[in-house]
Amino acid sequence: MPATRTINKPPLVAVVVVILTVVDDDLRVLLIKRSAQPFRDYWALPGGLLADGETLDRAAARKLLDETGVQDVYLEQLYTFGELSRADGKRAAAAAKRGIAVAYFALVQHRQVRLREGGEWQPGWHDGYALPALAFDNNAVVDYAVRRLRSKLDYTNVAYSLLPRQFTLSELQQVYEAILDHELDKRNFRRRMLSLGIIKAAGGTRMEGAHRPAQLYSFVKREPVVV
Amino acid sequence: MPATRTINKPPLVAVVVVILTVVDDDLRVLLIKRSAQPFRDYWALPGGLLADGETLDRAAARKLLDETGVQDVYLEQLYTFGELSRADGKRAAAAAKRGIAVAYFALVQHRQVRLREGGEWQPGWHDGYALPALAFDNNAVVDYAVRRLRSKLDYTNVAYSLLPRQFTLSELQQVYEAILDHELDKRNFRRRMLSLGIIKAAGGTRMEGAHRPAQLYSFVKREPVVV
DNA sequence: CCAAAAGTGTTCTGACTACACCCATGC
DNA sequence: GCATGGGTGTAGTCAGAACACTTTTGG
Repeated sequence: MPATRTINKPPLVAVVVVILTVVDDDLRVLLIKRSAQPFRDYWALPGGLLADGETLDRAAARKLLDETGVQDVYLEQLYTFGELSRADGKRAAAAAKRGIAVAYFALVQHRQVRLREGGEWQPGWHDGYALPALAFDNNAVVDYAVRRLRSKLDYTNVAYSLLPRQFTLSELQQVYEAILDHELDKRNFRRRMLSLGIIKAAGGTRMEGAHRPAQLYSFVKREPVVV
Repeated sequence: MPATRTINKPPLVAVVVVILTVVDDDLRVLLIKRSAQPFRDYWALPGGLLADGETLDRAAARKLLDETGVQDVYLEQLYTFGELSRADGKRAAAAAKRGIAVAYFALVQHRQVRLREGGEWQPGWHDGYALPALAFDNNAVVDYAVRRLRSKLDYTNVAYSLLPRQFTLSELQQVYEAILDHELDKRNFRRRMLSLGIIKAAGGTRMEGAHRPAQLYSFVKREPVVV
């Protein structure tokens, strides 16, 4: 008797994607400006309804591709939020559509992204540590994504998706510092990255402006590692 | 332009709950026998559709209560699975209903549970390490739950939900050993539990059969700790 | 007096932290 | 020759792992 309850309207199912990148020393989030109610004119995470016959993962990948032109990057399901409508008391009533939102997070190289152009409101990168009030409960979703990213940084290779195939240790360290939002010791950082087997020295070196040549490294694996 | 796609049938949304307990030295999972297609006569996780206006968390708590009579225990969202139909090639076609399943896991004290009675097929506890082939992708869901539980055991108080308010260290250790599926050193275990501040000595002692009196302990907090 | 579980300390190792100087290069 | 970033080693601390014997009690 697996409880066949009175049948009722299925809720809408949306995916939303927290698309993160690191530019210079900053963690950034991709947001779009809403043109429809509810939360019209609020910044929001990119997202949309599941298309027919589409899996959740594919829907998330599609949204990511739509917004950035990027695919084959780190993309992980985060959490499923129960109601699209929450936060922002005034608008909550208008927003009382029934639905659930499956949140994902993605990590992209800033330089590979081509944002959609034209249209009244451009999507844009926002400082992950100084977001405005977003639509729905999107602030909570971003917080959640950042927390998850931080904890995975420690023991996985997630960062592969934020850097080109070869990179210097300083570049990698900058990425870590931007995400963790604090400084790291150069020597300890190198030791750890190498001894955990996350990265390895790649062939060459590269000149970094007016300095001496820097050893290049690469990730041992450039796919999501299951944890 | 948040992509208003061609509108399509919303998928069904179900919650499923991995209800875990520890009996003696064994980790057990609560399963029910399906009486309907697809996967008729297969064992499956308890679950059902979201009722009108219900949040996901409430739906999960309701399923838990229906099956066990238990509430106010550890209950956490696990993962959202994209398709109800998967695994079991032969039946997959018949099972091609479109839907997503939001999985939760719950930890209950075996002694507090009152299983539903009557009805053709009783729900029952199954050895978590020797499950039959379950309906849908439920085997994967259980695996996922056990992995998550194991990792949380290390640094949270999740186990509070598996023991009465007061317990001996041996009892706690048995619970840990059942879940982790390996033995632990008594001295190291005590030291860690106490130094992490997960448990504290409670007032009294208790006689454990034909032995000397054992110190009683309690959890410092008996609510889910956010991580 | 024996069986059963409770209780207790020390040593070793590996990981993480903190910390300061020299080197190669471009300008 | 100097500014810039690249590269390197050591000492201290802490947490986890391994490990064996004594005590209390009931039967």
